[in-house]
Amino acid sequence: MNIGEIARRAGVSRSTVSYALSGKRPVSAATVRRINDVIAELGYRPNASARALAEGRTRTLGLVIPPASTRLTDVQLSFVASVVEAAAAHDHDVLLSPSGGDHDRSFDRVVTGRRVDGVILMEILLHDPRVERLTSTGLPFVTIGHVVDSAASWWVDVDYAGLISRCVRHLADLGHEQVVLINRSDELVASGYGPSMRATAGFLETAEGFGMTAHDVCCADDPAAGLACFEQIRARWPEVTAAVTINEAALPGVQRALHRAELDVPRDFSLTGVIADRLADDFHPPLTAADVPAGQMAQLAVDLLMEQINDPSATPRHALLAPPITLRSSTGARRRN
Amino acid sequence: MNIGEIARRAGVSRSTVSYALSGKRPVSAATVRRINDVIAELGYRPNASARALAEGRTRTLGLVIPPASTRLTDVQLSFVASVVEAAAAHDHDVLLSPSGGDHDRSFDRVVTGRRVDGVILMEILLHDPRVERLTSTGLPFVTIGHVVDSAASWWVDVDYAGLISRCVRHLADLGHEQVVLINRSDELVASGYGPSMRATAGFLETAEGFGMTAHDVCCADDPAAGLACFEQIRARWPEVTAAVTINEAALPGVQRALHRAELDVPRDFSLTGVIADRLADDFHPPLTAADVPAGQMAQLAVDLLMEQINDPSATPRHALLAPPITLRSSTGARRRN
DNA sequence: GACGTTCATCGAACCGGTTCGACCTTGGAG
DNA sequence: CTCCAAGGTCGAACCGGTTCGATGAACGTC
Repeated sequence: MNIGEIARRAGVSRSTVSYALSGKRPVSAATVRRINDVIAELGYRPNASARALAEGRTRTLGLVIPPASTRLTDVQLSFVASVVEAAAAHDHDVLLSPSGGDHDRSFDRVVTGRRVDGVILMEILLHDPRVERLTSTGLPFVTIGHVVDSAASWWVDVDYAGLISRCVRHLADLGHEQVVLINRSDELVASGYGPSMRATAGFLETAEGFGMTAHDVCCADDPAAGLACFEQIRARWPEVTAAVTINEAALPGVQRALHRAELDVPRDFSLTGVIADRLADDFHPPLTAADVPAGQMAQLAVDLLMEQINDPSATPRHALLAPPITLRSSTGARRRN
Repeated sequence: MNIGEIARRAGVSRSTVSYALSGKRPVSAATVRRINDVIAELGYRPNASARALAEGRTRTLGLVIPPASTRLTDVQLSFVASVVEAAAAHDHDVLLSPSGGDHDRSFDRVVTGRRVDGVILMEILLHDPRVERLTSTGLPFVTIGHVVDSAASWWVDVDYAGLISRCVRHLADLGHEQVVLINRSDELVASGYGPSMRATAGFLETAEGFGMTAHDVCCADDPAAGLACFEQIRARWPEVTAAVTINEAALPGVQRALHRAELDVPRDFSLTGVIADRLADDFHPPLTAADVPAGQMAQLAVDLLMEQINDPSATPRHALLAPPITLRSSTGARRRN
């Protein structure tokens, strides 16, 4: 069941079938109908590999995800799903490639084997070797998060610095004087993970601007670490009355630590940060926080990538998202004792 | 930079380059070295589309995931990541296709366009139209979960009936007389979702066998629903002293409901079920539960699929996993008042 | 009635690999 | 010395599409 067979049964040449399907040259209505009848009868679909070879494009996008060992967070998951859907809207499929550790065989295969027309790179580091690899191959790509030299590349990111800064300002307005930033894991921070770097910068700078005492700590991406981390914070800096975080996975542990310490939120302690709406709503009480709009980022990333694929000489564009901070119930005025 | 260019620079024919690379025919050591030098110098990688066309196989597996609208659960996510890694071990890539409704463009493209050599189907219904579609195309596939007529197909599943049955028996041994099953969402159950069906069957059957009073309820896959659901259970059946669940996403809500009702676990109430280890450990107190071994299932599914791809006439095989129930701290003897 | 257009279609080349059959060397056995 | 097998290489066909240039028929124009 290939195009030749369809042509034979419809009594036309292979090229006519091709033109009837693509509409790139006029074909008489009668012929089109005859061809369509045959196709419907045989349930024919063109072979994707052959088409890709002939056209020089695969209609497939690559999505580079962190390796399975690094447990994917909830937000990352919904990001993957959204990328797939956004790609489907452009009639493209998504090929997954885990990378980060040394699973770079897969990355190689996907990137250099011309298996995809473009790549979306998640979990970018400030200096990322994969970015250089991609740049040198000339394959269009968009990063989630941006590298230091960001002007010349395509990316989508959340303005962590700005958002965290606004969180701190919010806490300052409420009278808090000692605050802490609960960052992501040690390793991530050590490797120069962009969001962590920028969150820290925005945090320290703004806190200093308001004359606050600011501490920042790393915390692994799981509830147990969140609990331990929060108890350590209480022990080391008992005067801290508010926390800002970008570590969503640690939240359940923080919740438990607050409960265990019999701290009422927001009466005794305020908590805010950059947290996906869904998780912020699930907290008790719901968190005042800026959303991580994974769906919107995925959509944007795919749109940018398609733009780049369709016009490789286009000048790089990017998007820095700064979703509003939604006021919920987890921040309140500092109680003076 | 194609095979012809390599051949020209190495002073041999295209076929010799091909044989040197694949090793399917002997090539002299000197020639191989000359070819490899040229390849290394030019950074050549064979074009995947051309190879797929010629070989008739794409070295790509399709993974059909639930659409983004249905939020993917934590377990599903780690399953996806594990599938990608298992496939990478076989030198295969993974193409994602969201699907749920049955006139799915993406599913069509992947399945009928010969874009993949085989398919893994997640979130299977007891009667699933996609299974029929796949069967009729003759494309190898493995389902996660099994359809009613399961003998003739390839699948991997968790023995929900058996595991839930063992949970109930455990509760019976501890003296509980009124138990409830917290199932997944209404819609899923209504559509004939296999795990839900089998969990219910195992639950009711075993409870009856021990002369227990058994109730079962549906609960949407999110914390808020878990909270509402549990409070409703307490209101309707105040005598219930233990719950069994397969709904991992609802657990945080159940946790909050227990706390709000000032029920101590396991003194006042026992909780168990089929819950991924990671989530069971995060509960407070840690849950006595059977693991959902997503990684192992992914590995098995990929292995079975590869087996089927390499020998299409092989007789269908399947695996019904029954991980042990890990005793933690959430189940205890019923207190007699 | 000769002529230039437009429309519909065809044949052939091409994309970049794999694979088959054929050919030419060598070298060892008889 | 002849013959045959094995080793190494080549050219051509093929996988299933797309695309370009050419061809022929129908049509309106002068």
